[in-house]
Amino acid sequence: MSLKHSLLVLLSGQPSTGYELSQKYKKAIGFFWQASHQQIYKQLKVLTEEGFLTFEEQRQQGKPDTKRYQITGEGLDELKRWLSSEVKPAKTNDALLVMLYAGTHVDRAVLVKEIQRHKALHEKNLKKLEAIQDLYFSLGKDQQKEYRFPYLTLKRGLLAEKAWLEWATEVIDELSDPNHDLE
Amino acid sequence: MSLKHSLLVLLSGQPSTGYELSQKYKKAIGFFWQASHQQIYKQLKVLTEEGFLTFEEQRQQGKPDTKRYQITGEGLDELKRWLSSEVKPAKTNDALLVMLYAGTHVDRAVLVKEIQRHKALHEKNLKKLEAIQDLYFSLGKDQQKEYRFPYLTLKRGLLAEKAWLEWATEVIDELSDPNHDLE
DNA sequence: CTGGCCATGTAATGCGTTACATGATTAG
DNA sequence: CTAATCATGTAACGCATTACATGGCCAG
Repeated sequence: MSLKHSLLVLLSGQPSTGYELSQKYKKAIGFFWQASHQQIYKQLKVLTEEGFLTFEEQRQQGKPDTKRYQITGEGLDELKRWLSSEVKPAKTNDALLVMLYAGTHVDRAVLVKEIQRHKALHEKNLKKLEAIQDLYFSLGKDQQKEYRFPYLTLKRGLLAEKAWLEWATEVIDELSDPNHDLE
Repeated sequence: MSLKHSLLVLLSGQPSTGYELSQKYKKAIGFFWQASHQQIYKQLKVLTEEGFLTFEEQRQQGKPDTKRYQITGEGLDELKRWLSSEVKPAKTNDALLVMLYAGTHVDRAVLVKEIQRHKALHEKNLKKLEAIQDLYFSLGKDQQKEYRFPYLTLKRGLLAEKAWLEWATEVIDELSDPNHDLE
């Protein structure tokens, strides 16, 4: 598993609190790694027990105390070890495609509506990614170089969403065509 | 979750044994839903207890007894109910992209090698899907109509793999270019 | 005054992976 | 003789989701 390693990656950049990390999962790397705040807080505890992280407690007014975690030397070693290991290809479990596969059992209008709902979500997602890309393009050359690797992953997200949308558009067209069954 | 529903979908086509189902996950729908044989055998038991499946036992020589499962009326109802529900978009957890994101911490050659390893896997996968597509194209019109929905999902697999490979090719090129850091 | 975001967690349950167990048949 | 495929499972563990718990701040 790599929740562990994605946390180490994020913390290798800068010390962060659980909340800040969970924001990064939502915004920066959410399109290729997702984790809930419950998972994150628990895993931070585990990683600390394993010696890969340490934290400082900070009191805040009106808010619960917070722990700012940072990676240890051991943590960095573990991260580097993992970065040279072989990882498994991402596994996909896509309920929408299961539905479509069984399309003969459903009313076509219902099916098309559900695909359209997903299409709207993917469009929203694509816009978010494009906004990040615009931000990247607006950086100076040096900064672009600094964010080169994140940018390569962003590109993946952009291409993946575009490919998804092209497919969905085709499918919706085909399933919406009233003449389709008639010949 | 939809392991449950993907099983109902597969069994709505024809009664099958656990092994046959696990083959279908590998071959027919594996590119959008994956399940191990351990999960399948366990879930078949659960679905039977819930009244969605029944089975007949069959003795075999030299092999363990086998159960051929079929969907019940209740199972079909449950399937149809699910097919009209809203499902969640597929979640992706892609360890390779986590690695790439942290690319500054790794030796570039190691990183490129790992991406190439994945590329080979995706190429193999694409070939499999293309073989299924060829099979589909070789069918008569009526049969093509019968497999229309599975074909739409197959198209998704093909487009997704092609998009992945284009991306990977670009990334490998860029990371392999020895002049890249020099300017 | 309501809903959303800030902010941190625990507990129960459900799902998925790895390891283990068994044993026959077939292809190289 | 060896590895792969056929064929069916159990058990332990690890990972993910859902529900619950708490409470302040801010915008409409």
